[in-house]
Amino acid sequence: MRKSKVETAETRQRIVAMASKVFLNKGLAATGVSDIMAAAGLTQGGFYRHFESKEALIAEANTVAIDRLFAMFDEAIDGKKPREALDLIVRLYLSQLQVDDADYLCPLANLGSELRHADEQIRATATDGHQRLIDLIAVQTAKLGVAEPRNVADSIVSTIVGAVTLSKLTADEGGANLVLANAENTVHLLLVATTPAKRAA
Amino acid sequence: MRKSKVETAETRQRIVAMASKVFLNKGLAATGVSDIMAAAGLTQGGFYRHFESKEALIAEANTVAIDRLFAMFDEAIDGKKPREALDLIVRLYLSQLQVDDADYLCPLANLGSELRHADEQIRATATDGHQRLIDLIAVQTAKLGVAEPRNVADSIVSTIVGAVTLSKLTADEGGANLVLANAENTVHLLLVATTPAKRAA
DNA sequence: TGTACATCAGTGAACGCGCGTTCACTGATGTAC
DNA sequence: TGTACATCAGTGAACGCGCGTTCACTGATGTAC
Repeated sequence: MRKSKVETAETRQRIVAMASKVFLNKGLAATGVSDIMAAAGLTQGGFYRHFESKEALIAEANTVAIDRLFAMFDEAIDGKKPREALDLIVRLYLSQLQVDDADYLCPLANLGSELRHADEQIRATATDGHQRLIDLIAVQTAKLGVAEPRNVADSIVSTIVGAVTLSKLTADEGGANLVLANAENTVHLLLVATTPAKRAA
Repeated sequence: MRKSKVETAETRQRIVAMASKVFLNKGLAATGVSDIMAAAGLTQGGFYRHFESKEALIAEANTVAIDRLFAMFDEAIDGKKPREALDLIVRLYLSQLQVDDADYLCPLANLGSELRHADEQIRATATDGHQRLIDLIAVQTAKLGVAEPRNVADSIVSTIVGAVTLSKLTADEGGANLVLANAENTVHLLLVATTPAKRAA
């Protein structure tokens, strides 16, 4: 039953892709190795041909999920002016409230407290994602001429991650739109309050 | 070895008190029934004389943790003017970043993603805590004459819960003060932006 | 290019450990008379 | 008030289940000659 190198690489990629979806939806502890292998159309025994441990897969799945998220952001804001780019980032990030499909779920908001107690390697992927999110936003706030662009970016990140975390927890269908609107408004107010006199581009 | 009714009630209370600390620090899945019983000076076998299941204890421990948090808030803001009360709430909430002792840890920020996948009863304690936090803050924003006081309160909650969640995740000692300062500043800006012309009391 | 052997992806069963839960037992408390 | 019995908090061992990991095996791929 040995597979070709190409097939093996594809299988590995498929496992990581499935894992990054299932973990984000069901949580780390609640998702078993056999769940992921089954989702990838394999049996659990083969898992260890590809990964050293479940933890190693979690780290990789997180990295993939974060990369996917930023690829989407980069594509969406390409060529946009800073103010519009910021609106897009915030709206896209908050849109994971309403989506069942796990394509663009953020590990920070969906696995926050589980990542906190995970091992060093996994935690590193999370803090890396956090920094990248701040960086992404700080680039835009800096372009806007905001005073302390990085601090404002940090605040925006706290707000949107908190909004998604809380909204997923409540599972209140109707409230999602309100949370989204409130967070958008908060970011708007923050930018207006910190942008110098000339209007934002 | 039967104990008196008073002793039994005290024991039960002690177990819940220990549980609400250990769960908040170590996480729900990582904390075993035997851990909690040991922390209370008992053996695991006696657990089921007091609680129907681990899940039932988690729900109770959450309730206790939330009540404790609000008792602290209520005492701190007693007699204060709205603006000062808001500053106190935000500062006290964010102070759990720096504290090891679990006396005032908030389940929303410390167990967020774990609560999300818990059973109905446990989730209910979390959404209840979320609402109470919004209410607490909305009372003050309303007194300030803020437009849409509840929406502003909702945004403030998202910001401070997100800030604590992310900061615990990063475990970056030095960053805690910065996160705290940023979140405080955000709340300040939000209030200034939404408070009518006359200066806040 | 063809052949013989080594490699190894994937299978399915089994292992081992931890953890939630149960259970027989003890002996002090509570209660009925 | 005292006595006899029922109750039940707490113990410590055992159960049972799930899950991460290992293992013997298969057969197709890769490689050495």
